[in-house]
Amino acid sequence: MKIAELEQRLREQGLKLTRPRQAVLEVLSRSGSRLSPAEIHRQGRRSYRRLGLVTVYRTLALLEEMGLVQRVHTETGCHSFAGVRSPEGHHHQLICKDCGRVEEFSDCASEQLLAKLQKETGFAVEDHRLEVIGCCPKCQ
Amino acid sequence: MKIAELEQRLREQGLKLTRPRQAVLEVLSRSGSRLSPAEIHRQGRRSYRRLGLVTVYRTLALLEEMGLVQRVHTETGCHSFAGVRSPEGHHHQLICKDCGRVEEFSDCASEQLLAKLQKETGFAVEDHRLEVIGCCPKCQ
DNA sequence: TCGTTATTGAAAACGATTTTCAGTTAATTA
DNA sequence: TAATTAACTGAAAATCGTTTTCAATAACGA
Repeated sequence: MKIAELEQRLREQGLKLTRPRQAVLEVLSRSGSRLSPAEIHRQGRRSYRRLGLVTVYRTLALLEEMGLVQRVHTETGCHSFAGVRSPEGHHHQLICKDCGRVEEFSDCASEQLLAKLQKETGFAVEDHRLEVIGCCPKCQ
Repeated sequence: MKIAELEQRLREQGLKLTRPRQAVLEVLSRSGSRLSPAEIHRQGRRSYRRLGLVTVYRTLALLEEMGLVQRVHTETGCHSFAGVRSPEGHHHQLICKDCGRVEEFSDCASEQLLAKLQKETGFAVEDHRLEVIGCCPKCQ
């Protein structure tokens, strides 16, 4: 997902495109891995030295709400984020347990499963999240 | 999963069956919902008034390691736990977004998907987590 | 019952996240 | 371009959940 496109989306919401936000967007769009807020802060300060950690948190919350960033849930917690590649539609994550690299995929072939679950349990199924954990080619 | 069975498992590990642990186990085995540590503490104090929050954390960590309790990852965070019904083998969760009720299911029909992902991305797939969010019959 | 050892709870420490607030900046208007 | 204004920002403080420390306690075997 390109910076220009992200900027466009901010404007559509009537939000300002500030230097701190650009810095966060840049880190997220450049990195293909999950990053903690602290790590995003550290990297973001390379392009905008005055960037505050507070603003990183605020920007992440904003981007998450806009669907441009996704939380990554690992065994130890869910305190990392990854930039979304294709903001439209349904997708899931394939995460490298060593380097944190995140790949997206959309075909989760779960239609049948969800229909079956719905039928058997009486739940009205609304959403689902699938995370696959593995080791990426470079880390193997 | 019954209290008696949980107690049995503790003994097998050479662990003591203390009143605080009994209280936590009781809460978890009685409730079919995801509960935060604070909520487990509150409920646990009904059967053992002196139960400390610290012990709840410690017991949860212990039970999680033993595979008797599972973390539930929600959009807002991953700070809730649910007792596991069938401790052996692979299973996933169906969670009610309103009351937090948790159902387990094991047939996630993902073999083909994982094989395909592995082939396409070169990742060595090791694990996966599937959470389905919906609305349970009572809450509908 | 006694002794050993794991376990406990309270308080303090800790780390991550959020709030507050006065100052700054991006976007708009003239 | 300069003035205006509301959104945005960073630093400090507050807050919240979780972990550590440590002296006291309780479970279990002898």
